[in-house]
Parts: sequence; C-alpha cells; structure tokens
Amino acid sequence: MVSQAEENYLKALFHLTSDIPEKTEAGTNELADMLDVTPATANNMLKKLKEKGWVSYEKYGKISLTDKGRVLAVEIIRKHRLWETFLYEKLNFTWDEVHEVAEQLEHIQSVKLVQQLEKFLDFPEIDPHGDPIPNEKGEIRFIKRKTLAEIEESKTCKLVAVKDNSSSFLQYVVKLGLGLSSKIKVLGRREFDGSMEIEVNKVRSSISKKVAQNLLVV
Amino acid sequence: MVSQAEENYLKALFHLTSDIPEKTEAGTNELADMLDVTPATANNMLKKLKEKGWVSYEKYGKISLTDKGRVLAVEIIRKHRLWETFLYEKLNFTWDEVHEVAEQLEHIQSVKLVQQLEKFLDFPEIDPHGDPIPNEKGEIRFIKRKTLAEIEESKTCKLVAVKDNSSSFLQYVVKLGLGLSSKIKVLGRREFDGSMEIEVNKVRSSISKKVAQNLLVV
DNA sequence: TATATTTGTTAGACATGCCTAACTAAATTA
DNA sequence: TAATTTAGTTAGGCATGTCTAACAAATATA
Repeated sequence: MVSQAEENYLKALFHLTSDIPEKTEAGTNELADMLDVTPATANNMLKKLKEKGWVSYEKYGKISLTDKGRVLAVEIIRKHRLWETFLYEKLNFTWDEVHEVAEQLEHIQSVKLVQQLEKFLDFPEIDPHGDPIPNEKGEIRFIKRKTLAEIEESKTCKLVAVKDNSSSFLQYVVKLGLGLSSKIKVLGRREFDGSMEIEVNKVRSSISKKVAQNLLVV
Repeated sequence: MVSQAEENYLKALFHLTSDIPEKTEAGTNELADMLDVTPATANNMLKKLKEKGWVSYEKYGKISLTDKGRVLAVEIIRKHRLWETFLYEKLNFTWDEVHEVAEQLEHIQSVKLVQQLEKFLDFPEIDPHGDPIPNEKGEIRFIKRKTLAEIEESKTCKLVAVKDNSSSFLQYVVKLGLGLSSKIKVLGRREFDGSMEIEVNKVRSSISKKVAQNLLVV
C-alpha cells in the first residue's frame, strides 16, 4: 500500500531526478522545498521510503528512486496527466485550472478506472500542458518540443503548450485563433526584431518574438 | 475544512437518519458498524463533529445531523452518485463496480468539477442504483420506486435499479434483455405463484415472483 | 424489581505525517 | 586551511484517526 503522502514524495523525486537527463539525484532540502514541508519532515519520510525499497540513499548522501519506486512514480504521473486531459477536454477546465484538481484525482486507486479513462480519451499522447502521458507499461514517449520562435519559414507545426500560463497571455493566444493542437504555419520572420508572420486556420497574424518564445510546438 | 474521515461519518449519519422517514436518530454502535470502526472510535469522532456543529447529541443520547451537517452530507452523496453515473455511463463500469471507486472520488474537493461533471452527464436524476442525485441546491427529488411485482397488469414501467446486486442475478437480468432504463410491460400475472409475463423490447418472458421483487421500477 | 445484556464512554496506546529547535556534516569562500 | 554558510539529521512534540481494555449507563428479561 502506498499512502497519498508517499505518492507525493515519489512523484516529486521523479521530477527532480528524471525530468532532466543531466540531473539524476536529488537532495533533502530540494525535495522538502518542492513539497512545501520542512527538511526534517522530508528526511523522516525518506527513511520510510528507503525502508520500503522505493528510494536509495545513505545518510548525508544523494537521493534517487529505485526501479520499483520509479514504476510507482510514473504510474502517478500517468494518472495525473490523464485526469488533466479529461478535465481540459471534457469538463471545460482551462489550462491553469486542471493541475490543482488533478493533484487530488491522481491518488484514486483503481486499475480499471485508469484504463477506461485512457480509452475514453482515445489514448492521448500529451496532456494540456504538452507533457507526454506514460502508457500502461510505463513507457514515456519523449517529445522534443520547440518554441515557435525556432521553427523554420514555411514549415507547419502544432501547438502543444504555452510557457506563460497567465490568463492575459492565454486570452491573447485565444484571440490569435490558437488552441491546443492548432496547426500553425510560419510564413515569414523579420530578422531585425524576431517577429513572425503566422497563419492559423487561414488567418494571418503577426506576433512578437517574445510571444513566439512562449508557444511550445511539435 | 472537512477531512475525508469526517465526510464518511457525515454520510453514514445521513443514511442512518434520513433514508427512512421513520428513523431520524442513530446510535454509536450502529454508526461504528456502518463505518467498520469500533464504537470507541465513533464516539471519539462524534465529539469532534459535535464540536464543529455538524452533529447534535448528548452523552448516552441519540445522534442526529444538524442542518449544517446535513448540507455537507448531501453534497457528498451528490458527488458519490454523480461519479457512479459517470463510471457507469462513460467508463463501462458495471453496477457492482461503481460503488468502491465512487467512495474515493466523492472526496475530491472542487466546486467546478462537480458542476461540470453534472453538466457533462446532462443533469442525471438517478444514479446506476436508481437512487436520486441531489441537485446543486441540495434538493433531493424523492422517487417512489416500486418493485416490478407491484405493477398492475398492462402497465409499462422503467427499470431503475435492482435489489440483488449479485453477479449471477445481474447476468440473469441481462439475459432477459433488461438494462437500466429498460421499458418493461406487464402482460399478465399468475396468481397461484405470483409469476409474471413481461415484455421487453418486443420480447416476452416469464419471471418468478422473487425475480419481480428484486427489480425496482418507476 | 433484580439481574443480565446491550449500548455507550473513557483512558491509554499507537501509526502517520507534520512541526520546531538543536545539532552535525559537507561545501564554499575568504 | 580555517571560518562561515548551507545542507542534512535527530530529538521531541502535536493532531488525526484508529485500536483495546475497562467501565458505566440504559435496556431487556427472568
């Protein structure tokens, strides 16, 4: 049995040690910070997680997930991202509202629920933030996302996420006719300021370099 | 803030004191029984719930919900039944599988989630067990359900629930061509054994009195 | 009504998960 | 390298929600 608190620690450790390939170990303070607890509390939990075989660390040493621990963490992330997708696609939640509720839903225990939810959503590959959703085997199809600013002229790409989640930016994005999965064609670029001409649904717009740098595409 | 444990007590008290009009008070042992805890534990929690103003009781006296407590309980039941409906209608769960998962989902805190879920399900009035779903104001549209055995000859009714949730009974029900919301026409009744002739989707069947008494209809 | 049974309460213990305060080890920098 | 800063640990405490064992009150029954 994995408690909700334990699940949160495993998930945080996964993000600290597997999101960036160069960084495969974490520290107590860092972990405590991410979970909004004191280092003492994190240290305490770490002992339990080690005891259960989900985390490997030695006193004053670096922390990492064991294979078992990683499997659990990925399963939680899978659930989190499937729920986010559900909230966004079916229940009219916005990009910035999904996370908080998914934090709760990710702890629901039911294998069938996750399988059926995934099927109901038609096996989505990315969540509303553009992050990959692990499949049932725990495999994560890593997606090399770029910012729109990096896309070459005359190429077409798909919007998968935004970096800036402020509602003012989101409103602007919507005004451009953009939404998740929108196809964007890069018509041209002005070198002196980096601004771009784009086409979305046959509508042409001009956007600043800054805006382009906040749009993540595949 | 209401903890999950507290929510479970409120819900149990609602069922003990409001499901049957004649019974408006509960006892410690009864409550403990329903929640699968010891009477000592229930007694302990009761003090906290009284403290918070959700339950009224005096030492060695009977227990009942206050108006505040009832509002909370109804909201939990509303969530439970909406989730059951979601699992049944959208995620291919069977009648007997929905309850366990809904027990977890009912504790998710998000007003928007409940509102949107209700809308997504098109404002259902009854859950897969035929129980009424309270609306957002907490109003419960009580439905006077009857067993099929009570329906007069030549009348047509709608199946809303089964009393016996065993999978063997459910399988038999399915074999009769019945599902939730199926229309059943009572063709006739044999008085000597109470068995009935019914018609479902133009198919006639004969069922025993016992079976008819386990089918709840509106 | 006196006794037995059922129902409800109290006291004390324990696990989980959090905290603060005091301390120790490791890393940085002067 | 010695001093300072940062990172990590330990000890002890607390709230929540559970338990068992012992007891008290209310109810049922002989």
